Amino acid sequence: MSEETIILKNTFPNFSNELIQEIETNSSFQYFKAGDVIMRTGQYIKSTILILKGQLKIYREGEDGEEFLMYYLQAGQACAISLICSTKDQKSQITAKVVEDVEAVTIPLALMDKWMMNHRSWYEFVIYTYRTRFEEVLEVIDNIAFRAMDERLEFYLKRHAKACGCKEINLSHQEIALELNTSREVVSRLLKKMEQRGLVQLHRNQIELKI
Amino acid sequence: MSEETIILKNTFPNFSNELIQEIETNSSFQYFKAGDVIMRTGQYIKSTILILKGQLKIYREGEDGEEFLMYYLQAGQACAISLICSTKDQKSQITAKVVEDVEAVTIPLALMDKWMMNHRSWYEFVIYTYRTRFEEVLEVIDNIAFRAMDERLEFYLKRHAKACGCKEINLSHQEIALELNTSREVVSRLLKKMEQRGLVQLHRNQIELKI
DNA sequence: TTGCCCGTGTGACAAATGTTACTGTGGCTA
DNA sequence: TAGCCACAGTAACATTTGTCACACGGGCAA
Repeated sequence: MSEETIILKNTFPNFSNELIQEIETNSSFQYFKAGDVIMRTGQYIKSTILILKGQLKIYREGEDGEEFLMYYLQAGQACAISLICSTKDQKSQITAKVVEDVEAVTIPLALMDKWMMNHRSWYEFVIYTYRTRFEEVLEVIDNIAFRAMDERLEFYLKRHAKACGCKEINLSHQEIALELNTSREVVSRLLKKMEQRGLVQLHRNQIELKI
Repeated sequence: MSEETIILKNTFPNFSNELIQEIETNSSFQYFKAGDVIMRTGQYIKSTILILKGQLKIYREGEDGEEFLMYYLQAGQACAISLICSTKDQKSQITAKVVEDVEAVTIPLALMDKWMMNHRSWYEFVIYTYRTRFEEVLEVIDNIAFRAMDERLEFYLKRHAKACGCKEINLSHQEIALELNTSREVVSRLLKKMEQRGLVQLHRNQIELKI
């Protein structure tokens, strides 16, 4: 068994052996560096990506370059949007940017329809992915629709901590502001209030989550 | 050919004859009255619904009973959420309320997995539904994330007009406020401004869209 | 008709958020 | 070391949105 097979099997444990085989023969391993933009709003989707390592940020672009965070993608996950785009040319509705260096498998669109029919484990993966992403997006809607900026910031920090698996968040106030579509000053103000309430501890270029 | 078969065929022209047959033998026709809540947040999904006639409103409930509109469903459409919920018990993330009296076909969940595999036209319908709903939700996110209330109101009115196919919108300011998660006074204020700009004409219980 | 409820309009004010401007501080590099 | 730059803190103010209070008028029912 090749090393790549082992990585694939470990990262996607629910895939059947036949599916793993198919992936190996039909797709290519690719590497992306932090900061790379893998998919851009308006681009045609030509393939889908299975992530083996690293982290991607999926966001919605505003007209003036705002970056509204939707969710993060990590090892064992795939971009929901690109999984379902039928055969005809479909434009991407979102932008995907690499947060941590990414190792991934790229699968041509043409195969996906076939796999949906022939591989039960692929079908289940696609359905599961779509459902969970939809739910995540609904939660995002809740936040912007029903909550004020202080709560949204708290939610954002917790989500970020969860995604990276640690309590130290290495982001500048400016970067956070961009993703919440507000301004740096507002973020600073709210973070300061959170610090007074003991929820976080602020350092230069780092926010330590205390909850 | 029964009358029901004809309605089904007309409303879902892409369904194959075999699929129509299966739907007829396995599902039940149901009727809902305006105001009925068909599916509620937190309820377990036991079946999916194909709409033959009428209109449904899909919205997200806030903690204090706010109703944040996501999209409308009409004849020929189905609730995306309920289409993909695998076999295990899945709770609904949204609430569906009848706007105009609805005639629908109810399909047990158990069949849907089977149909996905056996009926190409069902598979395509599900994929299409999911994709378009996802896109619609993304557009909603754009609106609340990037736009101020005046633009959101304008967007809302246009969407509503499009959904009902006419330029007269029979909603009270209060109802609109609920769906945009703001207050009646704000809606009144903004509508008045829109009237001054000539975009609408205001009547009692009716807003006439001039664009 | 009278009284009442609902929908609407509007002014005044409160609160949240966005904007501008300026300050300070740590770290890097010429 | 001096100068520069990115990041952070904060005051003051503008704007948007939410809230409260009250007035007006149409239509319906007693």
